[in-house]
Amino acid sequence: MENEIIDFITSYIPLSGEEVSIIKEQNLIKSYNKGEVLLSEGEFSKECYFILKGCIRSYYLMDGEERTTEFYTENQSIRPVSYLTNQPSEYYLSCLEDCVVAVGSTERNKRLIERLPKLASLIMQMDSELLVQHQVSFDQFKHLNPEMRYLKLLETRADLFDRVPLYHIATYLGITAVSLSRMRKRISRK
Amino acid sequence: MENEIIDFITSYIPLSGEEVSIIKEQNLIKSYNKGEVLLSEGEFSKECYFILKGCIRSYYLMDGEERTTEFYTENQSIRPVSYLTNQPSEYYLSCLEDCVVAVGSTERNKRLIERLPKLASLIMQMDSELLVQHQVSFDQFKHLNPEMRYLKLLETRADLFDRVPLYHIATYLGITAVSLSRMRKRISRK
DNA sequence: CGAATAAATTATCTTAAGATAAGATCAGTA
DNA sequence: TACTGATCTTATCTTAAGATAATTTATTCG
Repeated sequence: MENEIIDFITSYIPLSGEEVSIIKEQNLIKSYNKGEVLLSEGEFSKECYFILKGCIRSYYLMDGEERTTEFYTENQSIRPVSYLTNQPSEYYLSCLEDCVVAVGSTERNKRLIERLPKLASLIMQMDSELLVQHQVSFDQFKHLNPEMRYLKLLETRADLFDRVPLYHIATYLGITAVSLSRMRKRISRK
Repeated sequence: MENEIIDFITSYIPLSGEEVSIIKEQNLIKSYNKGEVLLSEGEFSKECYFILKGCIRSYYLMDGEERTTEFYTENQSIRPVSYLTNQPSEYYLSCLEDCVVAVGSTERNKRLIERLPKLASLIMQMDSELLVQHQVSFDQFKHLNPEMRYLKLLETRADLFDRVPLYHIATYLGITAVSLSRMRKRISRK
């Protein structure tokens, strides 16, 4: 499993054999069960994640209703806002499936970067990429109606529809589960 | 005008007198007239901006309609996606008012960072902050209906309503100008 | 000032989403 | 297998947004 992380890192920056072993000896891989909550509202997140296997969902609790903001799957990284800001988290992270995850803690990452300064540039690149992705998906979301958002999601992340309940996808699209069901019927009639 | 930039930078990282003068001698301040377009769809952006005075709007052109994605005002920085990715821009940047702007070019920034390496950490911090801001505002947008978005914008950026036409604010909120007008009437009746 | 243009509102009609409640279907398991 | 809870669908009603066109109000500029 460590190999996936190494592959991911070397897709950004080259690593020597020694550097690879420094990273491998960190032992940062954890498993979580379906349903486990990695972060709750109000908590301070001290960890970031890289998903090797499984699916993690982020969501807010609004008037008792869960509002999904993201589905993270294989090879995606999660950098909780709370982790970046040292403020209490506004949202939850929980596992929709059994997961295998590479976990970085604030302190361990700091120590690791001291030993391998080039990792800092990896983080910069990842942040910059995340920034771009967010901006693009926000802009898209804002200017597509729910039906177009649904069709786009079908195109870009078809896998989600096989592994995630529709009512979570509905709130992710910004609509209710009832409305999504109705929309799917409408689309299928065409 | 240079002082605003120095103030902004020193709010992140301390600068010696010498460092301040290095930055000041860069002569990176430009003025633009209302209506000037700083970036067009299809162009490669080689510049990022820090607004000292005025208001710049970013927007997509969809089926001939402008869809505003952001209003940038005093003390905000603009890092175009195209600038970050070296891909052609998907959107436009244009001045809604006469503007005074600190402009950073790819090459000049590189040279500047070579002379003042600590600026790299400033950029990292700014990217990280931007990332957080985007994520928060995306999450909010997704789970508020148009009326709540409007009320929230009134709270958080009341100044925009004095300097920006409502029909731009409408597309920024993800609705039509007609719909915004109707909504305002509805709200005022309450 | 007054004409031209830009910006905002109003009206009408259509369409789709929200809320709520009630069923139907599926999946895990005692 | 039959029960249970989870998931998805259907129906009804209400509300608000989209499209379009017409009109009013503001702003700009010769």
